[in-house]
Amino acid sequence: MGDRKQTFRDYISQQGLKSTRQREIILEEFLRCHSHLSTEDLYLKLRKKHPGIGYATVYRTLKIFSDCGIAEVRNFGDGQTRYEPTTCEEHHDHLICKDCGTIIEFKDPRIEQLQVQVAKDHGFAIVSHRLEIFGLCTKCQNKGH
Amino acid sequence: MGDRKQTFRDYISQQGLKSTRQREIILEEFLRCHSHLSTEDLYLKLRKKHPGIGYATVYRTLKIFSDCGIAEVRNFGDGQTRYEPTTCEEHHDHLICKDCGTIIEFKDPRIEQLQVQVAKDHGFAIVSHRLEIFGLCTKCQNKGH
DNA sequence: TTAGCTGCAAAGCGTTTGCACATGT
DNA sequence: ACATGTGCAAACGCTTTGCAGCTAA
Repeated sequence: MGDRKQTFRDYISQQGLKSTRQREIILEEFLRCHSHLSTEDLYLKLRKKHPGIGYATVYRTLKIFSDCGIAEVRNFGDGQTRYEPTTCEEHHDHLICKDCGTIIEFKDPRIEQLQVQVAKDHGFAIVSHRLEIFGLCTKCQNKGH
Repeated sequence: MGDRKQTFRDYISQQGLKSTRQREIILEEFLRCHSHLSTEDLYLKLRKKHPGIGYATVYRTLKIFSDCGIAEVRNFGDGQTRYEPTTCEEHHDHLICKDCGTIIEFKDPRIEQLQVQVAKDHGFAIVSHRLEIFGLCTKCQNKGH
């Protein structure tokens, strides 16, 4: 946690960028929310306490978060980019309900392991991967139709 | 192949839609290219032989392909939607080279199986899934740096 | 002082939609 | 004849960019 803040600050100074009030505010709020925020989600949250903050600044700052490795980019096919703070924990994947949009995280080391093997079989050096399973959650199955 | 054309035609008539010259042309061209076409890719190919065809028609027709199950929607994070004809074969996933963009398809029934299990564990009724592994292909690894 | 940052508004880009005309049923 | 499809251009939603003024270094 404090770790990621440090990572960001180190990156900022290494790159000759500047530490600004806005960047600190956005960093703080971004790390507070551990779920899959769209840029708009974050912007709206920020506006409540800091009405002056601009949309463009949020976009630009999230880009930096992703560049310095404290945020991961997600895209669930709804046309909005989402960001998620990187965890020190293992990689996880997502189960997404097609009806209500609920997102559940899961981990499965067996799947991870098989992916590494598939990449190796094709001569690929694996950089990252993403697995998304779309379906209906228990609630939406029972909603009937 | 003739199968998917039939699927499309059946769907068209079932839904009270119309069989038009444009839809047949787009269907033909779409099925001819078995790779991951963006709407623009397809549009440009079509324009060569059929200059009169409109961008909107291509979008609308691909939507129908996806609705009737002869096309699958892909999104590799470059901001363009891609479509791929569904195969009668088993589901496959993708290995994508971050450097040159090469896309390799692979299948792994063990991974499929584990996904089904994960969904079940969380009470999800699985509808679809996608797995993308990003990395560097053999060539790009050797380009060195 | 000077590079870099901010907020705004405008532009960009892929995609969708409204409309008048055309076409399949 | 009438519902549906087409092509065009305009609208759309998300994201990026140009710019004049501002701020950290």
